[in-house]
Amino acid sequence: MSNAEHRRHLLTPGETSARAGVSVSALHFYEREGLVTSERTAGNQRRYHRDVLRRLAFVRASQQLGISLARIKEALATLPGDRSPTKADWARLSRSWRDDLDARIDQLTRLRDSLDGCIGCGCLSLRSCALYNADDELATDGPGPRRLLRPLEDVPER
Amino acid sequence: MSNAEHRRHLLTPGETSARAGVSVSALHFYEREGLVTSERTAGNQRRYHRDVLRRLAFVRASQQLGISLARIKEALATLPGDRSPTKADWARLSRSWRDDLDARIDQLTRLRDSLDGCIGCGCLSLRSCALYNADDELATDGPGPRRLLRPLEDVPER
DNA sequence: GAACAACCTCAACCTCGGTTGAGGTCAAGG
DNA sequence: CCTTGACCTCAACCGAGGTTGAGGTTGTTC
Repeated sequence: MSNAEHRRHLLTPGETSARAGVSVSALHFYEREGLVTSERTAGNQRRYHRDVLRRLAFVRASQQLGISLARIKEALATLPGDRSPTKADWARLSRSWRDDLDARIDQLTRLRDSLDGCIGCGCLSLRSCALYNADDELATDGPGPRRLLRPLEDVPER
Repeated sequence: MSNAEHRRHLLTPGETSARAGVSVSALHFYEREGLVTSERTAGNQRRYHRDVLRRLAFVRASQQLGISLARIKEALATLPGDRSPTKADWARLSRSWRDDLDARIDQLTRLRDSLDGCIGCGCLSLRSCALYNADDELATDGPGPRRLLRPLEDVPER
């Protein structure tokens, strides 16, 4: 019982990795972090339910969107524990990222517009520069600035 | 010679920190990383030229845009070494981030649109899902959809 | 029944953008 | 002169999202 024809309902780590496009070390990591679970063989090797492929797909897709694993984990935790999630379940989760994405696009767009304003003047350090003073609720996750800047007191003149 | 009235042309670390809105430890860090320079007093204490305030402002503003320190450093390296940068110099640097920003907005927008497409079907793991297949390089079998988007700045693949 | 790939655990390491702390020195006001 | 706060260096640490490697086991194939 070893080739694709006889495949059981459980997947080995190698198969899971190949099919989900996630490294085996990442599978271990995700399991430690509680994003996926596995069963074990008598010999202590992992075996994954097919459902993990969907979960991993969701993780990957969410990461593309710049969502942190912590938030992805929270989202996954809202899936039913007593049955396999349906399409509707996954659609609900996906929908929940929408606001996130809108906010980030909006933020980036505003930043770009600020930059356009700044290019003309070469300011970047003046108190009146919107870009320089941008500290308004920047998103905290996703690619981009990690930490917000404090408002400034004093700013170089000249 | 110690109060603001008599301030010389060089700034102490504390002054620089307060005026630029950057912690002293960050100043040290930036110096180690080659983003700013300083002179030293006879007693080995740092003294900063006023120009560093502009540089620090540029660093801060660029970080707001989500640019890495490595790239900021490259940009700063294009400033003239023989004179203080002019407004035009700073405007040139700012302008150089524009493409970056456009690309990121564009990418995020495409992701959002993919997500919208996915919400209807709840797929996320189907081979035909654009979002899922974004950055797909395993694409083992079948004519996989071309990658929709690249990971942000060279994200190392597993 | 042996070979060998795939698997296991655990710990250490990586990048990025810094912060924190220990232990010691400098500079300015009184 | 003496105190005090600002400063110095160096090393360790943070957290996110994993990877790498050592040393040992399992499971499938010939």
